[in-house]
Amino acid sequence: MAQSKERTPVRPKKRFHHGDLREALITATRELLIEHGPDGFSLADACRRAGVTTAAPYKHFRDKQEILEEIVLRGFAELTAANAKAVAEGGPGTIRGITAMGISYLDFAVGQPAVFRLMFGHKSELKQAKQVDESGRQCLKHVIDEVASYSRKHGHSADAEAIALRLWTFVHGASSLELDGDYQRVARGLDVRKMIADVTSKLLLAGPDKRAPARGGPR
Amino acid sequence: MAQSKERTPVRPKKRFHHGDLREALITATRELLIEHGPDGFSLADACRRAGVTTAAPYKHFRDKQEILEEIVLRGFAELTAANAKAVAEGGPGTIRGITAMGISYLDFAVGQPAVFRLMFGHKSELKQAKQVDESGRQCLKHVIDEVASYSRKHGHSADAEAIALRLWTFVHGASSLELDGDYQRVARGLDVRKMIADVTSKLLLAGPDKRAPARGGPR
DNA sequence: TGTACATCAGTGAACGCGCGTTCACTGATGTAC
DNA sequence: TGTACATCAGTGAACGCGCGTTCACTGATGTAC
Repeated sequence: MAQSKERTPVRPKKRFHHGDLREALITATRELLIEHGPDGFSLADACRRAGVTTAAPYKHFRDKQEILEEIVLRGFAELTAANAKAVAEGGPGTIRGITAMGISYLDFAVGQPAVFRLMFGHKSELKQAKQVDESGRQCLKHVIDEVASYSRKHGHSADAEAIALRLWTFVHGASSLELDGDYQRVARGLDVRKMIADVTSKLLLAGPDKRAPARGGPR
Repeated sequence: MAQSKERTPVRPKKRFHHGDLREALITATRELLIEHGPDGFSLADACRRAGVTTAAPYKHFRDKQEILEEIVLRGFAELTAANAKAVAEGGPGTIRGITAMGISYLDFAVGQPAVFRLMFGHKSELKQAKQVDESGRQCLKHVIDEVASYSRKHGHSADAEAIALRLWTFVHGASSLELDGDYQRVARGLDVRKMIADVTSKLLLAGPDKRAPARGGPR
C-alpha cells in the first residue's frame, strides 16, 4: 500500500475530463426525475450528481430544456420499442397482442412516472420541439395503427381508427389514475391489468357503432 | 375635479385593510394557475395581483400550500356540483344522464386545466391533506355510485362498481389527452364528446364479463 | 354620542436560498510533423 | 518516437433573479364604557 508512489492511481478519482458527461448528465437527470418528480429537478442537482461544475453542461446542451427534450425523446423510443415487443410476443393481429401492448403502456407509465408525465403532460414548450413532436407522433401512430389494423382485418374497417383511439384513451386513463394514486382513493386493490384486458376485448369486439339500442333512451 | 379636497375619495385607492384579502388571494391564485399552469404560480405573484405585500397572506394562510389546498377543495366541490347537475338534467338512472356526467367531467378539466391537474396530479403533499383527501374521495365516490347504481338497476349488479371504474377511467383518459393536447398529435379534429357518449353506452350496455368469445384467442 | 383601547390585517424591509446562465480561464487530449 | 500546438471539455467564480417566510411595526376597525 505505502509503496505506490507516483504511479497512475488505480482509480483516477479526479480526472479533468469526465469521459462521457453527456450521458452522465442524462442519467443523473433521469434519476432525479424519478426521485423528485417532473418538477423537482434542477440542472444544478444533476451537475452535483455527475460530479461536475454547473457550467459544464453547457458544453453539451444548449440549455436546461435540451436535456429534458433528450429524455422525452428517449422515453418515446423506449415506449415504442416496449409496445412493439409486447405486441410481437402477444401475437400480432390478436386481441392478446393488443392487450399486451396496452399493459406495456401501463408498465412504462408506472415504471417511469416522471418521464411519462413529461411526455404527455402540460409542458408545451417541450412538445413544440420538433424532434420531440415527431417522436411522440410516431410512437402514438404506432399504437393506433396496430389496433386499427386489427379492427380492419376483422371487418370493422369503417371505425378502425375510432376504435384505436378509444383503446388508447382507456389505457392512458388507466395509466394516469394508477400513476397518480387516484385509484387508491376509491378503489383500493383494483387490478388495473385485468381491467385493461377486459376492456380491450370489449372495445375491440364491440365493433363499429350501431346506433345504440333503445334503453334508458340515449338521444 | 379640483374642488374635491379632503373628502373621502370616490375610489379609496389605497385602503390599509383590503376588505377580503383571503378571497382575493384565492382568486388571484386561480387566475395565475390558469395563465401559467400548475407550476408557474408563485405566492409573490398572487400578492402582486391582489395589490398587497408578500407578507400579507400569512395572516390568512399557514403557508403557500394551504392556498392550493383551498383551491383543490373548491375544485372538487365544483366538479361534484357540476356532475350532479349534469346527471340530474340528463335524467338520473339513464344512459343519457351518465353520459352528461362524463361530459361535465371533461368540461371541468378543459375549463380549468391547472386546477384539474392539481386535483388529480402528482402533488402527493396536496392529496395527503386530510380535507383534500376527503373531498376528492367524495367527489369520485359520487361519480362511481351514480354509474354503479345504474348498472345495478339494469341487472349487472355483480359488476356494477367495475363498470363504473371503467367509465371513470375512460372519461379521465379522454380529459387528460384533450387537456394536454395529445389528441392533436395524432387525431386532429376528434370529437371527444361524441366519443365519450359512444363509449359510455357501449360500456354500460356491454354489461358484466362473459368470458370473452373466442376470436383471436384472448388467454 | 364620544372617547379609550384592544385587536389584528397589512406594511416594508430583510433573510437565506437555489436557481440558470455567463465568463475568462486551465489543463488534458489527440493530431501534424 | 518525440515534440509543438490547436482543440475543447470542464473549472470556479460571479451575475441577477425570484422565491417563501420572518419580523417588528403601524394604523384602521369595532367594541366597551
